Amino acid sequence: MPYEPLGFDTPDEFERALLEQWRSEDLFHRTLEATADGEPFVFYEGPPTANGRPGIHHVFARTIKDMVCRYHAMLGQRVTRIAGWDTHGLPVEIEVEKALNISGKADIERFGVAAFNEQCKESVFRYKSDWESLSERIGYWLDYSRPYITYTNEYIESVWWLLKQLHDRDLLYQGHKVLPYCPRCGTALSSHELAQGYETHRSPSIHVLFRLVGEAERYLLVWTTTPWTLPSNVAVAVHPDFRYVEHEVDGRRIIVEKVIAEQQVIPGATQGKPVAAYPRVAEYQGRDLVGQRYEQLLDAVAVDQEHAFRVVPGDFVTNEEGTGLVHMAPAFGADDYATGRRERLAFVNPVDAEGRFTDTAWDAINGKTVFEANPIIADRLVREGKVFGRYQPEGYEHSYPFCWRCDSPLIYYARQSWFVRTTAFQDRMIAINRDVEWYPPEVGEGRFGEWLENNVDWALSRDRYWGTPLPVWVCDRISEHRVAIGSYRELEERWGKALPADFDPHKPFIDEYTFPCSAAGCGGTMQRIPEVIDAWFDSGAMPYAQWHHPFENDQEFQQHFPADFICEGLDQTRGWFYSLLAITAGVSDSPAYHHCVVNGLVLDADGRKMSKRLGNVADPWEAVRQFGADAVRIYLLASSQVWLEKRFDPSAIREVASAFLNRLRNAYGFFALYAEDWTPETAPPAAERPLVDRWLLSRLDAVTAAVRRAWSAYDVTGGVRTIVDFCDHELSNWYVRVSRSRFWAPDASADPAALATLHEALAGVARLLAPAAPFLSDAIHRRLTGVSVHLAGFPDQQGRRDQVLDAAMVAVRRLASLARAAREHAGLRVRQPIARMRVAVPAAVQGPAFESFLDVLASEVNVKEIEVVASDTELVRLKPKPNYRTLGKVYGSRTPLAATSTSELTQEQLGQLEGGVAVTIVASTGDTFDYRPEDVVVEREVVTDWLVQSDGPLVVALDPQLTEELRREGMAREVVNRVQRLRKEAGYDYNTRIELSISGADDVLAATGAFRRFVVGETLARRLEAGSDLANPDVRETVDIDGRRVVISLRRHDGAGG
RNA sequence: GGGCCAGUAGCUCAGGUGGUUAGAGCGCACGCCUGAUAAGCGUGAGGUCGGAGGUUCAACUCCUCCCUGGCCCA
Repeated sequence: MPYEPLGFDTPDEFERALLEQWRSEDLFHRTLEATADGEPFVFYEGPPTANGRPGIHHVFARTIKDMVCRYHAMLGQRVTRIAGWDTHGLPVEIEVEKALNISGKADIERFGVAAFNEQCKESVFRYKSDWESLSERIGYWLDYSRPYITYTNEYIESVWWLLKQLHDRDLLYQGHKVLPYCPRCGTALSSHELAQGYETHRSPSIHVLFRLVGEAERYLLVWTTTPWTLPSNVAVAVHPDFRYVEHEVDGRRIIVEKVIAEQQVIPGATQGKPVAAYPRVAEYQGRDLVGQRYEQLLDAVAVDQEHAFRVVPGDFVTNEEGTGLVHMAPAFGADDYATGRRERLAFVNPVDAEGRFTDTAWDAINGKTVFEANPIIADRLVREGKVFGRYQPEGYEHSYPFCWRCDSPLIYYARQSWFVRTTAFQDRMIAINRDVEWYPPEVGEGRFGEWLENNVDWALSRDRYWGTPLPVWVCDRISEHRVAIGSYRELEERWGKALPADFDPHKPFIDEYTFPCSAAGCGGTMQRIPEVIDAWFDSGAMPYAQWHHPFENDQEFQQHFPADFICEGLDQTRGWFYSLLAITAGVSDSPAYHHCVVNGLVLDADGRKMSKRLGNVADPWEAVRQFGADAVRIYLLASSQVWLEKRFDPSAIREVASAFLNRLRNAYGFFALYAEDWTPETAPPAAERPLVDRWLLSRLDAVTAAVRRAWSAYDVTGGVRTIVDFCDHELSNWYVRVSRSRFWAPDASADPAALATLHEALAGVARLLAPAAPFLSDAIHRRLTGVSVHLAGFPDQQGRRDQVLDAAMVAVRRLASLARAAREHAGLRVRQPIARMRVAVPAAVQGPAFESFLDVLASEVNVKEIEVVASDTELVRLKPKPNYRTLGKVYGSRTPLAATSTSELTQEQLGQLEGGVAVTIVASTGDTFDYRPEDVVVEREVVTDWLVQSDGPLVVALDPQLTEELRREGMAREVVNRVQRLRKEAGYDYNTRIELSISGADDVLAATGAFRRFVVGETLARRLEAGSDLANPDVRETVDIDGRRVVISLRRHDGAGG
C-alpha cells in the first residue's frame, strides 16, 4: 500500500512505536550530524536536581526548549543541547538526612562527613532514569551522552577557576553580616534562596515597657514580633526627626511616637482607644530622647552596661506600625548590627548555631529553641509587669521567610560569611541585562531589572558539607595571608606533591591539604577554610564548567558562549537567571544569554499552586499516557502565552490539542484513502491547477511565513496557533470538504491536481509542526515522503502567495455561511436545491478569482445559479457607513453629527463616493459636510422578499420559490441519502457496486425516475428497480421521506464490468 | 507595605497606534452531512469587557483609585 494509514493505536502506543523507530535509527544523532556544519545556535540547559521526580512544570519548560531548538535545527543550525545535572546543595543533604534518619549538623559530624557525602553522591541520581525516560517520552531531544555533572572533578575545577578570577579581582571577600539563617540546616541563605520561601505566617506580638533609669514610672514603649531577641537587647532606637509624646495610662507614663499615639490601640491596655486619648504629660523631638538610659529588661544575659541600655538614633524607624521605638539586638537584625557598630554597643549572642539558647543565666530557656522560648519569655515579662497590654502569641500576620527546602522558619543571625562583591559590577549587570531579549519583556525590565537595581553582595558560602569547597586557604598565624587556588595543578604546586589518582576535591578530603604559608618569614600553615559554596554558583558556572574551561575544549567553549537561548520558569528569575548573569558579568563582562523565555507556573485546574502538601501535583506520565506527548505539548504551547500561568486541566488537553491532532490525522487519512498509486512526480505544475488549489498553496505560503516570523521572534504560542488555525479551518474544514468530489472518483482515479495539492499541504504542515508536535508530524511526513520530518528542512515560502485569491476565498466562505444561516432560518435543508441565489460583495473582492469560486459556493449551498449583483439593481439599496476614524480627524467634536448626516446622502451621491468622487452636502441641520471617499463606506442593503442574510458588505439572498422540478430533485437527494446510509449499514466499501430497488410512495418513485442517472451515479447502482422489491437483498429497510413510506433494498452487485 | 502579571461568554483564550454591531475554540441547545464515518459541518443562545471615577466627539483600549487571584520583594 503506497500511503500507509495511521492506524487506530492510542496516542501512547502510537508515539511509543515511533520512539522505538527513532531509537533504532539513532535519529537524534543523525539530525546533529546533518547540521554539524551549520551556524551554531547555542542553547544552555538549566540543570535539574535529579533527586526529585520531574513534574508537569518541567515538561512545560522542556517543551518550549525542545521546540525552539528543533526549529533552529530545522533551519540548518547546529544546536548543541547538552544535558546537565545539578548535584550539590542543601536539598540533597536533606534527602540523605531523612534517609539516614538523622537531623542537623551534629548528627552528620557523628555519622562522618566522608560517609555522608558518599551517600549524597549516590542519592543524587535516585530519579535520574525517571528524568531521562520522561524527557525521551515527551520527545525532548537532549544529549545525555556527555552530561555536565556539577560534582565531578572537572566541573569543580572550572568553578574553582571562576572563584579565583573573582578573588584576584578583589570580588571575593569575607564579611560579617546579619543574614537570614536556617537553624535546622545550620547555614545562612543567600537572598535568592530567601526569595523562594516567603509565606504568610502569624508571629507573636508584644508591647514591652523599658523603664527609664531613676524615674519610677516612666517607660519607653517598644513593640516586637520576636520576643526571643529581647534578652539580647542593648539599645532602643528612635527616629531623630519624629515627635514623641508621653501619656499617662493607669498611673504609668508611656513614651511613644506621636502619630502612633494618635492611631494605635494597644490590645488589653488602652480600652479600645488610642494612646493619645489618655492625658498627655509631655512632648519632645526624637533626638532629645537620644542618650536617655533605661534599665535592662531581663537579666538573662550578661551585658556590658557601659555600652548598652540607652536610646540611640536610627532613621530606619518608622511610624507606620509598632510604637516608633525599636528595640535593638545587634546579633539578630541588619539594622541592629549596623547601629551597634556605629554606636559601639555591646554585642551579645546567647543563641547557638542550632537556634538554641545556651549559657544564659536563666535556666528556663537554656536549650530551648528561640521559637520555644517566645512564650517563656513573654510569661516572665507579664509576671514582672513589663508588658503593656496583652501578649498575643499569634497576634501579627505577615509574610515571613522560611527555609526553602526544609520549611523551618528562618531567623536573622549575625554570621561570618564569604561574599561575591556583585555590587562592584552592578552597573555592568544592569547594562548587560538591558541587551538581553526577555520574553515577556516585563520580566527583564521589571522583575529582574528591579532586582538588579537593588542588588546586594552575593552571600556565597555555606557552612555545610555536600558542595563545591570554597578554594581559599588561610594562614593559621596571620589570617591576612590567604590564597585562592584556581586549578588542581596549582594545588599540587602549593602542596608540593602530585595529587593522588583518586583525588576527591570534596570535604572532608580537601581539608587535609595544607601547605606552608608563602609569606616571607611567616612560617604559618595554610589551611582551607571550612565552607562550601552556594549550589546556585555551580549551576551559574555551567557556561564554563560544561566544557571544563579553561583547561580543555577551548574551541568548543568559544563557540558556545554566550547562549542564544535559555528558557526556565518564572521562579528562576532570582535563581539561575541571576547566577548565570552574575558570574559571566563578573568574570567575562559578558551576558550569559541573549534570549530568555520565561514560562509561567503550572497551577492545578482550580488555579492553586501545585505542591506536595496539597497533593495536587499533576503526574506528567499520567497526562502523556492518556493523551500522548504531542497533545500535551500542543496544549502547553498553544493554550495561552507561555509566560502566563497555566491551569493544568487534563480535560482541556483533549479539547485544545487532541481535537486538532485528530483532525490532522483524519486529513491525512482522507488523502491516503484516495491516493492509491498516485506519486508526486505526476503532479501538474501549481500554475495549472484549479484556483482552489492555488488558494490553498497561497495560504500555506502565508502560514509558513507567519510561523517563521513568530518563531524567529520566540513567539512560540503565536506560531503554533497559526498552524492549528490553518489546519482546522482552511485545510480540513474547507479545502478537503469542498474538494471531496475531486478525490472520490469510483470509475476513475482521483484528480491528480487535488492529490498533489493536498500532499503538498500535508507535508508542509508536517514540517511546520515538527518542532511543536514531533510525533504525528513525523508519522505523516514519513508516509507522505518516505523520510523523517526531522531530517527535513523547515519550509519556506514558494512564491505562491496571492492575496486576491485569499480575499476572494474569505468572501466565499463567509457567503456560504450566510447562505446556510438563511436556509436555517427558513427551515430549508441543504439537500433541497434552490434555483437562484444573489450575492453582493465589495468591488475589491470581485474579479476572475471570485467568479471562479462561485462553483464551489454553489455546490456548498446547493443552488443552481448565483448572480453577483451590481449596485444598480433593484435588489440592493446603497447604504452609508460613516468611517469615524477619518471623520474624527476632520470634524473633532462634530464627528457624531458628520456621521449621522451621511444618512442624508442620496443613492446617486453614494454611488459617486463608491466611485472615488468626493461629495459635499448641506445637511438638514444646516451644516455643510465634505465627504471624501474614505469617509463613507458604501454598503448594500437588500430590498427583497428573498431569504436574506448579511454581514457588513456581504449579502446573500436565496430565491424562496421551489419549482416542482426542484422539489423532485430534493426528493431524489433524500433517496440517495437513505441509500447511502444503508450502504454504510451493509458494510460496503466506498466503491462497492450495488443493485437497488425502491418502492412505495408514488411521488418518491416519480422523483427517483426523473433523476435516475443522478441516483444511480451517486449510489453506484448497476441496477435500479423502481416500484418493486429486490429478491434476496443484503439490506431492506422501510424509511421515511417527508412523511412518505419508502422501501429500499440493496444487494451487492458482483457482475462483470462492475 | 512595594513591584510585576492577570481579570473579556459557563470554561480556555484573541482583541497594533482609542473609532462603527467586542471575536474564536470548547461546552450547551437545535440542526446538517453520511464516500474523512473510531469522522466532518452549520446555526443559535450566552458578555453592564473585575468595580468606580476621569480624559475624549468617541474607552475593552489611555489616566487615577479600588477589588480579586498569582508571582516576587520588604
